[in-house]
Amino acid sequence: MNEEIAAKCLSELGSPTRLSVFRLLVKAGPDGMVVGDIQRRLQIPASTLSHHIARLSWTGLVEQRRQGRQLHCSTRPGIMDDLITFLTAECCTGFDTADYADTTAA
Amino acid sequence: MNEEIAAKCLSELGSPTRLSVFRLLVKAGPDGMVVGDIQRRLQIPASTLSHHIARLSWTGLVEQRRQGRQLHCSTRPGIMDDLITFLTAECCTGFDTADYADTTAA
DNA sequence: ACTATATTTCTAGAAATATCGAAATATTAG
DNA sequence: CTAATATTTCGATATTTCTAGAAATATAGT
Repeated sequence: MNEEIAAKCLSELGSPTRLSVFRLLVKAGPDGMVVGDIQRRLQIPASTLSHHIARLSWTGLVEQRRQGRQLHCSTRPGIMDDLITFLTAECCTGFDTADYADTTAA
Repeated sequence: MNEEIAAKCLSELGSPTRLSVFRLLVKAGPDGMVVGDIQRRLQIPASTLSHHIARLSWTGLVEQRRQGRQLHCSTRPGIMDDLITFLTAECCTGFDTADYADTTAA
């Protein structure tokens, strides 16, 4: 994980639709969900959903594996942990809130 | 922090330029940095940089306070912790990598 | 081969975003 | 008030992204 990849992941997860899909897959666990089930659950037109899942796939956030006519989608293991580790290490101050100037004061 | 706000934050941090700015401000700590210094450091045209800082401001990721002719920018305390807490709670499986089907096998 | 189901690819219009120069605004100094 | 500095706003263009219908592809069953 580096800044470039992190930005890519953040950008992909930054779409409300894709974040919903991703969260759904997280909840579904290792077995994941079939595209059709995601579609029925989120009520998104198939072509639109396919577009978003494809993007999540390119970025490596989601994996797909075919089982007969269906495509099972699941979150790629470890990717979120890597991202969070990066964010914690590189994008958190370590400073306490109290260290900051209080811009809300009159 | 909820899904909507999280998506907003992720989307904003998903721009390579804005992520660089944010990381620079994180490193700068509570005192933050002046816009001009960020500009000289990242070599971005002033108007472009201003646009990105404005977006980070709207989203609440960055705060600005004027001191004379200069505008000090700093990361908004706590926001990143909130985001990471959300991601950890809502977007991490808790499953171990080994629980997933190995799609890399032959 | 034919049919049904599952999903993707193609296509295109609309909306959002990025980029950056030029002009405008805010602030300080003299 | 004028000049200089710091930053934003405006305006215009280029690019990306979103959305979803229509057509294409893949698979399974008969």
